[in-house]
Amino acid sequence: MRDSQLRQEILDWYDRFAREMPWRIAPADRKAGQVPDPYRIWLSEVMLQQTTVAAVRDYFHRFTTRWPNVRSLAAAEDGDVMGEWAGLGYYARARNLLKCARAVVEQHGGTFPDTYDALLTLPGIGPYTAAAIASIAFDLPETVVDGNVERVMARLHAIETPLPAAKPELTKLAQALTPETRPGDYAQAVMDLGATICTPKSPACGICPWSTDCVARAKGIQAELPKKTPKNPKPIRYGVAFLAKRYDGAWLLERRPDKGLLGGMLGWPGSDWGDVATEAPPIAANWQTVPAEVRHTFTHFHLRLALRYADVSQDCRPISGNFLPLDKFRPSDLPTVMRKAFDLTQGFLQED
DNA sequence: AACACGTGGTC
DNA sequence: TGACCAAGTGT
Repeated sequence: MRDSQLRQEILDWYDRFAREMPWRIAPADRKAGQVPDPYRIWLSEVMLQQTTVAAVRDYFHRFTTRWPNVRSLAAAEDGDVMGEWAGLGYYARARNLLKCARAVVEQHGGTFPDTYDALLTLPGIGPYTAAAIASIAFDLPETVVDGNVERVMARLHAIETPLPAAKPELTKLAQALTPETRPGDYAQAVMDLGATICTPKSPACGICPWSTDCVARAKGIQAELPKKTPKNPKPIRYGVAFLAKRYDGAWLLERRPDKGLLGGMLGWPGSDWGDVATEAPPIAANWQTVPAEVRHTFTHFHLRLALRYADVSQDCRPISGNFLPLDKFRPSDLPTVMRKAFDLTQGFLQED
C-alpha cells in the first residue's frame, strides 16, 4: 500500500528530526500518558496563522507567562492583550483570541471542546486551526491544510492547477493520506517538511523522505509548484500622523476602532490614508514637520506617512485621542507602523 | 468569491 | 530592493 509507506516514511523522519518548540513535546521526549495542553496548542496555532515560527516564539512565551491558562486570558483587559500582541500583525487574531477565550470559559466551562465541528464554531478558529487542535491536542484524525500542506501535496502529486483554484483537490489528496494513528504527529510532520525541506524556493529534495515518491521531482518541476495566480500590484497611499507630547510627558494617542486596519490597537491621531494626505491636527498647537517619513508596506498597499510633532504646554482638550500618562505608555504596545512613527520623531527630537 | 488584513525575513 | 512568502480567518 503506497499510502501507508508514505506515512511510515514521514513519521520516521519526524521521529528523528522533529525540532523542539515551546508548544510542542517531541515524540522522543514524550513521557507515557503525557498529553498536550489544548490552551497552548490553540494559542500557538493562532499565532502561527500566516506567521513564521521565529516571529512567534517570544510572543508565545510572553503570553503563556502572563496568562498561563484560558481562564486567566479570558479575564484579561482588552488593551493588555492588544498591547502584548503589538508587532505580531493581523490584529483581528488578538481580538478573536479574547472572544474565543471568553466563549470557552462561558460556554464550555473553561475547557476547549474536543471535536472539529465544535472548535470550528469558535471565533478565530477556521478549518485549519480546528483540524490542528483536534489532531495535535485530541489525537483525532482530522486533516490540516495550510500553505505547507498545499505545497507538499502539489509537488508530491504534481498538481499543476494554480492556487487558490487547486485548494479543493489538494485538500482531498491530503485527506487521503491522513492516518488513523498518530494524526497529530503526522500533521506536524507534513508541515515541518514543508517548512524545512519542501520549501517554496530551492527545496532540499536530496534529504527529503518523500523524494523517491514525489511526482514533481520525477518530472523536474518541483520548484515551479504550486503555481499561483498572480497578485494585484499594491498602490501607494499617503497620510499624516500627529504626535503631541504634553508638558508632563504624556503622549496623545487614540484607540482605533475594532473594525478595519489595525483595529483595536493604539495609534497616533491623523488623517485617513488615501491618494492624498490631508492635514487634520487633533489639537490646536504649534506643529512642526518631522523631516522624515514612515515607509511601511501592508498586505495590500504601501504607506507613506508624514509626521508632525508638537509640544503641548497648555492643558486643553484634544479633538481626538487622549493623553496617555508616561507610566502607562509602552512603545512596545504600538503596532509596528505606529512604532516607526514614534522612533523617527524621537530621533528628530534628540537632534535638537 | 474575492478581498481585507501586518510584519519581518529572504533572495 | 522590491516582490515574494509564512502553521488563515472573517466577511
